[in-house]
Amino acid sequence: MRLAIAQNNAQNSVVDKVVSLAKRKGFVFQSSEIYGGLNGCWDYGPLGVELLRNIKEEWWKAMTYREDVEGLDASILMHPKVWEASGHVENFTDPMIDCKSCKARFRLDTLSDLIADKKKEKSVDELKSTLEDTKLISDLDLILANNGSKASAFESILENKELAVKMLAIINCPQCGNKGNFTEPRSFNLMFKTFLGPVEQEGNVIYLRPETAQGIFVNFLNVQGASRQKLPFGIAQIGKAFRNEINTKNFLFRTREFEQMEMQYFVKPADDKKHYDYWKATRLEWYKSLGMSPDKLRYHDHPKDKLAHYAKEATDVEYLFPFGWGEIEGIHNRTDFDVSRHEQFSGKSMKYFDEEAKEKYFPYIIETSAGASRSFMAFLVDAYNEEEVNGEQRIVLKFNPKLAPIKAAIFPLVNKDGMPEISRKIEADLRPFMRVFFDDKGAVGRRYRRMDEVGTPFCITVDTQTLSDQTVTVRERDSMEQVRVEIPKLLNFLAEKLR
RNA sequence: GCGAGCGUAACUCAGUUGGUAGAGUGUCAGCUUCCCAAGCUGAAUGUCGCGGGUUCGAAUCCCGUCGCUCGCUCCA
Repeated sequence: MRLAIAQNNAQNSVVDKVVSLAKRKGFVFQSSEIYGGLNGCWDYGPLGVELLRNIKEEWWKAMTYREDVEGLDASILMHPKVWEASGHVENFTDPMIDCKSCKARFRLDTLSDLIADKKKEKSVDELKSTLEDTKLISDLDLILANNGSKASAFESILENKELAVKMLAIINCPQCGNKGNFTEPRSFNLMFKTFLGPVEQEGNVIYLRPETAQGIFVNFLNVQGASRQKLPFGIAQIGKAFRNEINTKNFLFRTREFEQMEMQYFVKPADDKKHYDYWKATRLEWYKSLGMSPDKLRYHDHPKDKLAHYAKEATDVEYLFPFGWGEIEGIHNRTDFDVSRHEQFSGKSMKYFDEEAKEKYFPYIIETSAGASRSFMAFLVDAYNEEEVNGEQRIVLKFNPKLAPIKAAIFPLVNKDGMPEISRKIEADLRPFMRVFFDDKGAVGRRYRRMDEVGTPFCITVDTQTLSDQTVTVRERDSMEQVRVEIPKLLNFLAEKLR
């Protein structure tokens, strides 16, 4: 037990260290920090935004540098019917209550089913005797008049918000039996609501998208027609999505605003298994190819009986964070659920016409849905290393060079003999091609360590020898070894390493 | 949402029974430095999360609130 706690603390301290490093060096700041912060919202600083962009860029290239995948950038705001068709409106509007005694959670509309009719009658009588507000009394009378029995009125009472609160104060918890110890009913719809246009009224309600996928589904035939693609083909999109989570957790892992990198692959229904297996393997490989530790990556296949309503088969790519395994990407066989629902709700055909078979049908969809924010955190945590060099601690972020926010730093070994001028010239020559950083402050060893801390893979140093033979040292971050490179060949040398 | 813990400078933290805030690191300026941070000199930076209360006086006590962490719950 004590060991477990100690281990837990040690693991958590890694996250703590990464969080403070992230802030100190400008990767991630807390949103609205000067106002006390905003729950579960984070800002990407100068280095963070580079890392995030590099991750997204690598993903985008992995997807759209293929002949069978097209890109898309759909609007965040969509027609409200989209979310009815997707099932989000239906599945996320239930008021929920918690029993404060036994912590059980109930959907308010199902609470009635859990209580015996006799108890309902008793509760309704008791409710009636406690009411003082004349409006509530008339509400209750109306409900009773419209129902055959007190027991059948019970459900209608729960649908009246004010009566429901009064009722909850006197009924017993179906699980533990304690009386009236419930939280107030709370709606747990995960979608952020807002209004289209200046008038805030019911008919103008729209939602911030809770997933980017629907923008792809509704555009499926637009993209297919415009790009002349045939099945199988995919549509890739990167964008923000919003979920009003009950609670946020673990730094960037569970936030209310996050970025997804989604590719929906449209296939012939009979081929779904083949493509599912292909993308499952391909996506895990992507993380490895960018240097993420293979032993910290795994699949988590969803059990058949726990699949979401739209899915036939599903797996998560999980990363072993310091706080445990966590999903960084989901690969789902969504079947034809989404397109068929959109056909049903829109009244427009969403079927694909297969020229060879001369028939129209709904394609099946294999979804690869990666979290850009979560991947960011995984790449950051995975890169974090503490080493001992000459008896001193060295903190180094071992990013794959493709992901590193700064690709190279340029140092004059000392600030004299023209070394700063040569260094500035090298900096100017490299800057059009990559993000570089010039530093002439303090001992060169200190400058190396500063670059280690932000994961810069190469440090170029101008020294005395440079003055006579036009070569510089290039120091590699992980090995700390140096090679001499002729200044005119620097760009090619680096380009080769960054490829 | 519930429970527990925490919130003092950019970071890590100290602040003794309530008497208007300190250290180390970092940052900045200068010196020194011919290759792996903590040599020298100097400097800047704090609504003590926020609001209210108790008090002559609150970083310190009380209440509320916001935020972070952990556990439970949730995560179609």
